[in-house]
Amino acid sequence: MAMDLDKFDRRILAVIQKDARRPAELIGTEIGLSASAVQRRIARMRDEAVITAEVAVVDPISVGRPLTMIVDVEVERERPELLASLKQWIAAEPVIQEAWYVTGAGDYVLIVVARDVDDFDALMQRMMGENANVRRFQTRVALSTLKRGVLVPMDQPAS
Amino acid sequence: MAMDLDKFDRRILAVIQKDARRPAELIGTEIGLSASAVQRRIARMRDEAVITAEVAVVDPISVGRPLTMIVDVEVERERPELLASLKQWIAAEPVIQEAWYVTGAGDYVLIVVARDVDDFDALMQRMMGENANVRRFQTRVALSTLKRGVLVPMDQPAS
DNA sequence: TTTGAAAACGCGAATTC
DNA sequence: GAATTCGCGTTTTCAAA
Repeated sequence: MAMDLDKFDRRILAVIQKDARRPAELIGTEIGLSASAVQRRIARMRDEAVITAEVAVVDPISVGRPLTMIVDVEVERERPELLASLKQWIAAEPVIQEAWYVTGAGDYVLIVVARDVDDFDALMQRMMGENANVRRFQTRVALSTLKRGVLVPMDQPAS
Repeated sequence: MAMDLDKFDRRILAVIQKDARRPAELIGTEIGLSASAVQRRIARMRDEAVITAEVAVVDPISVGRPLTMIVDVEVERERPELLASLKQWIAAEPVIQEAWYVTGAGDYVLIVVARDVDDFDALMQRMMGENANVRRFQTRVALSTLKRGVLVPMDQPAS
């Protein structure tokens, strides 16, 4: 749910969602607050789940996953019980980085990071084999990644 | 480029890409290494840019951006100089979280987080207005987000 | 209620072995 | 790779606005 965050909160978020290790004192001088005030606000936003997590961003290429695929999956909407198990299958599959259920003809959009084409094909085979309601899928290969991340813009009205 | 990371490196990455604040000593006991060994490995992987960043993950809904859109953008490939400026436009637009150039008929895939439909429409208007090579786009609205993140699977062969 | 200052604490970085 | 020392960021406390 939408939280009411003031100008300071938003400026703190704008900073730490790019660099979570930035010392609170630095942030404080940047935005005109003391270090302790900054930390208290961060702690509060963690409690409120405005800050969901603090994570290390790993370069997929460095760990041998140079391929990113965007997969449009079309499912039969007739059998809702199969939809639930497909959701679980997606959730359990670590190679699938992101997944949305979108408007359209029963479509999922998946972001998949793969070692190579064979690796990817094997995943899709498994998906088809283990989920009877998947009618078809269409794959696009990311030729270049312009942007990747979870940055949320912070240009909200101040309060 | 692909780095050679051993079993320990990969297990460390698997942990900290879910929780970057986990103390090195905890990680050490989990994987059978001393705290300092864990810290040195993390420092090394930061240097090597295996770890790209450490960031706070912010809940889009909490900050008033409840809508996620997946946008397929079709561009004319005839004028490469316009492609470069479109790239810059995408990079500069904070509302666009992710962007890939993909196989197909000159297509970009964008992940956009918006305040509301009007907000989104205004962005697309701007995109069309400021980029002459954008031929058309197609939008799908994320009805539900099953998965969101930058987790890279770590099930690589040990060394 | 929230701030800023100062204290104690604990984690992580550097050094040494 | 492990152990110790050291520095710094965080946490806590407290007084003031």
